[in-house]
Amino acid sequence: MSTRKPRRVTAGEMEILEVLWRHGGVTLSEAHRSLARDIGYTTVQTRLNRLVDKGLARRSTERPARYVAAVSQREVSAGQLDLLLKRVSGGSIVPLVAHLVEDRSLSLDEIAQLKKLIDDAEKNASK
Amino acid sequence: MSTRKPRRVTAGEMEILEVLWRHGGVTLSEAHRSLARDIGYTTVQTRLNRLVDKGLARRSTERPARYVAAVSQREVSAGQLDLLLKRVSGGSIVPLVAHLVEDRSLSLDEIAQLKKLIDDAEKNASK
DNA sequence: CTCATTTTATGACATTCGTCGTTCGTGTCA
DNA sequence: TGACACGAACGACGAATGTCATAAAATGAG
Repeated sequence: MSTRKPRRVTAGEMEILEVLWRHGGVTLSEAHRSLARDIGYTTVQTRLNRLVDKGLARRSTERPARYVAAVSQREVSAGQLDLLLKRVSGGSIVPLVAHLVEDRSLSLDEIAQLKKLIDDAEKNASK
Repeated sequence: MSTRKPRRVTAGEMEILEVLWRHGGVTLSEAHRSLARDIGYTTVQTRLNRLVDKGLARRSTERPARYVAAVSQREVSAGQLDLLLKRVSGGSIVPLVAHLVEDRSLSLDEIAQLKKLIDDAEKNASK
């Protein structure tokens, strides 16, 4: 596992990272095009560069340089989820799961998948 | 329900909001004391004021003014959870729950509670 | 090679955020 | 009443962010 603890990722950084995650490695112009939003070309450039400065992305040396995320979506999401978990319920997952399944209409298939998840977890439960 | 969409709450705002959530309404000096961290008195004042400016907190007119959160923890957390949900799995809760139960050792009691949650959800499942 | 087009590098400017110091108002109490 | 203490208002300043324009450099079409 990595020893580096990924800092809190801001909303703005996330916007760019999402593009990198969706399309493996993109050039600046591709990234700009992917950002549907009306935003300047050099703005994207600056933000991409800052992401690289912070170690959140890497730039290849090829000619039109390609940018790739240096942190995985999984990593970042897991970090956020942990924070959320700690905050809303002191680390207990039950209230969080409750929130997820409440007021949300699930399909029977989803229900089945959830049941399976719980069953699998049960096998590893601490006695 | 409220029609207002709560903006993305930053890490710094969260630090103060947590104090407001924990202790219903606090005065500036109480808030300052609650922040264990070594931080200036006026710094807390400024941050509280900015929170008020943004509509995330309200200040009473009493003499030592009391600050209360204008957004509930539930509201903010739900918003973050929704974002996370949208991002990691396009809105499907299954992968998120999977992440929550995986690599985490749950007690038998928690397992039981989770099962109950799923069973209840099943009753409202869309056929 | 030359020129138009695409990429990259710089520099800039406004806003927000984190951090305070200083000043001002207002009770309190000796 | 006058000095004090505490809360609030202001204003400041540096770092981070969001935005972009313009200049310089590299590439590809002829």
